Amino acid sequence: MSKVTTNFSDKTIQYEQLLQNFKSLLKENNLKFTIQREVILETLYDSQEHLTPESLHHLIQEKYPDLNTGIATVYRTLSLLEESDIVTSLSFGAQGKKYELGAKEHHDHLICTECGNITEFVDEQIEERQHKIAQELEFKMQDHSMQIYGVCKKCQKEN
Amino acid sequence: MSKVTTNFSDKTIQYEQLLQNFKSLLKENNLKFTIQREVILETLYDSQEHLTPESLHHLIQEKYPDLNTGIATVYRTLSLLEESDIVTSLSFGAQGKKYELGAKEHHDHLICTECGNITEFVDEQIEERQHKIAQELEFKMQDHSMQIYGVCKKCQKEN
DNA sequence: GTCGCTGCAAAGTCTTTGCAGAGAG
DNA sequence: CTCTCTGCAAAGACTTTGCAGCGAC
Repeated sequence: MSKVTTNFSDKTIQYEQLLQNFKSLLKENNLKFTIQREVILETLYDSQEHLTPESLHHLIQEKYPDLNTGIATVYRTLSLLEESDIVTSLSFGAQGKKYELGAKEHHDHLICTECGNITEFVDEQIEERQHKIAQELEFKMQDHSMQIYGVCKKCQKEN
Repeated sequence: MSKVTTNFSDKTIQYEQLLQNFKSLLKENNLKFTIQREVILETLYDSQEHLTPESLHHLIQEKYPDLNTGIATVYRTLSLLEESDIVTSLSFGAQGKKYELGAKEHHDHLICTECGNITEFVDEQIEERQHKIAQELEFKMQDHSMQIYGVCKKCQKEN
């Protein structure tokens, strides 16, 4: 599945790096590199969406029906990827979590309460304040997340 | 259970108001005011914690064992209170949600990844930026939440 | 009295786990 | 070859729902 050419597009280069990181990580921890793990990473990479374990499983079944990947493997791999900080999970209102590649820049989320779509944003001022607040409260910050809930532009028009 | 005296403490006044709001709301929607609903509201009010449905149920069982309140009623009442914006739920990492009275001032959360404790804070600068961001992205903001994850002062000492 | 509410238990979701066979290193 | 992974199905955790009797109004 890895392409043996030097003519990578930007996107391919990013993916190749990601894949190499993942492989190193597996090796360091005496874990095996399996086709299922690759396909899960690749599908997460290809999708610009925030995926639930179920929707990710669905995509994989469609793309590689012969692999017959089990949902349990998707859950197991997502946990692995999350522990390794390769993906991040987002949990909100409803049951379940959504996952996204975490290798990208940190960002926060705008979540539409009508259509469920998620828009990303980053705001330096907010990032700074967060660090300050953790410091003031003598909290050793590991991570943070912020969500704004509302109705997106598209859904506002439709109503 | 309601106290017929004019000698309310601050806390009692707040609770009485909350209770009256809840009663009005029930009446408006042709719902009934039951002892279970009152006890659930009261227990949420008395607890300064963020409670899971299970822990709330536990507290109620301890305080009013004769009522024999069912966990299903706790879930049903919490949904009702959340729809009515009397309580707010917080969902993060693990499974399940935690609930708190939402009548208080808006605030954000610092969540300790070791002991699960939640500290609240408010930061005006962050609040302002959130409004700006929603505006810029033509998002009709309804709500927002922010969590900082890390290790609290207490847990840092213990390690 | 009526009609909504409650506790109980059963059913639903979503997620995790045990196991035997498959497959990576 | 060894030891981890996988798919499957069963088990778990959390939440919702159907129902018959109870209780607020």
